[in-house]
Amino acid sequence: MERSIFASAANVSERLEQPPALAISTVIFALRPSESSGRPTLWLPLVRRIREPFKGLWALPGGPLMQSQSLQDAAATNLADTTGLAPNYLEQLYAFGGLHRSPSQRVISIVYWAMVQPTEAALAQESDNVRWFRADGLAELAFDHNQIVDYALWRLRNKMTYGSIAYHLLGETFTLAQVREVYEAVLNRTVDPANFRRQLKQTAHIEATDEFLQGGKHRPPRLYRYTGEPNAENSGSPPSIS
Amino acid sequence: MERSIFASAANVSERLEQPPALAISTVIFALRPSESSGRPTLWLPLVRRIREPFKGLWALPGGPLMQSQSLQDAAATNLADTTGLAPNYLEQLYAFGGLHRSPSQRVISIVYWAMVQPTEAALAQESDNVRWFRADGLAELAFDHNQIVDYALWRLRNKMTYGSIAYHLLGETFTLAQVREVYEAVLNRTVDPANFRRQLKQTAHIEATDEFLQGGKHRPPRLYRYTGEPNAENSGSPPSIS
DNA sequence: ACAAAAGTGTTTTTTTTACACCCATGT
DNA sequence: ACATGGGTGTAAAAAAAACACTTTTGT
Repeated sequence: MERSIFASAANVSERLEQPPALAISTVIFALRPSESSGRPTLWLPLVRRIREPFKGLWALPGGPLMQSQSLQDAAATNLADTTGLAPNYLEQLYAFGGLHRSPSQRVISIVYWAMVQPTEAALAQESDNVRWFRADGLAELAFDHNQIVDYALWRLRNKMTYGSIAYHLLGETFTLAQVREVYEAVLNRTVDPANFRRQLKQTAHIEATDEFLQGGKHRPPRLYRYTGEPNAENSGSPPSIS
Repeated sequence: MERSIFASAANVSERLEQPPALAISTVIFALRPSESSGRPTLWLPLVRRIREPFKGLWALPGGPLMQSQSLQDAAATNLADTTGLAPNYLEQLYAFGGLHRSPSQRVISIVYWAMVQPTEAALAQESDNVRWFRADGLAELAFDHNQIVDYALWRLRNKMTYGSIAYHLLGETFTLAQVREVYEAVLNRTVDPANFRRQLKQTAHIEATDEFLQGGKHRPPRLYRYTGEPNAENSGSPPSIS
């Protein structure tokens, strides 16, 4: 099994029988104010393809897998190169291995998805070939990346409905209303503030600070802090995975 | 493919090494009567390693990835080779890519998990190098396959708690009590028959036949049939994934 | 003083759980 | 007829949703 795997696959007419290429890609989510309403919405960074196939189209940030990196490390590197940020949350999404995902060579992409905080650093990274887009209503992307983004969105929403991962899209401290806004932005529906507050207070890994957010128009809300592991998924995985 | 942003990272020392090997493995679950109690329990087939590393230890069935096969097809082939059965349910589990999973070469395993029906065919397939084991309390397996089985078990239990996938471990028709037994075996706790019945009746994709299971000691229970797609997960995935 | 969001309390509704009870069949 | 699992009914408990109301700040 784990050695000479490709020995038996020797009779197809393809050139040289090179094994499928392995790539790592990452769907990176961050919160940014909508241009129109100003309310926070989901955005993700894409990179422009500078060669064929799909030259000129936008695609998920990705790259080859280095021998010295674990899959997760590769995705984190990927993320840092694109956004300049360290991931606040990083999880494997899926291994996409359809036969004709790439028109030329067969490519198997192990895709991760991540959440990062909306720092100014994210803005600074924008260039002609790296740009942020709203997560919904994307134009046609390269390869099967539209499907991948859809799946990542589905997973994000799913985890958010029963799981406490919304904090990973926020900064160090945050108000409960901000958490609620994340839910409303991601799940695309309104949430009752009173009930939401109670639910959050029941969940673990969230701790009240003794500070309040100043500068608002009204009564200053208390700030809270997330105390769980930076990259821990409170609902969705076994102890440890390599 | 998407190596644009990685042009700079290409000068590491280990350059000319062969790329990581790609393997497909499958965790196959089936229901079999326990030796002791006779009640249905979870079993899975393992194959004995006939070469180093881990020669002699038991491992998950796995094999190379043919160029002409999609990942899912490769897993299905895998499954047929080991059990002689067609999968009743097949889903990608995870891509394991830790650096030192295999002592010799670096191997990235894309692992699927499956459910098959407890047919006699399964028994016939047993040989000296293929054997079924109880899913819990496995001995030490080759590579990181213990972890992988644990994760697959976790996923199976998770999907079963909110999702209707138990049918895939049963035959064409089944009684509601049999479905309940599956739940009890997998989740390892008792379930109230009355409430369980009601919950099932609410879910879709389950249809009453006009037949009854004869030959029992008591009142013959009605037989039901699963009407969903053979391989569809009613809770856990987007439309289609390649 | 007033508007508006922060935060608390209470009621209503829905879902889950527990369990009493009748039904049908083999022995 | 009786023991046993199949199947139905119903009430208690818990969780979720709806909504009235009080508090605190900026203007």
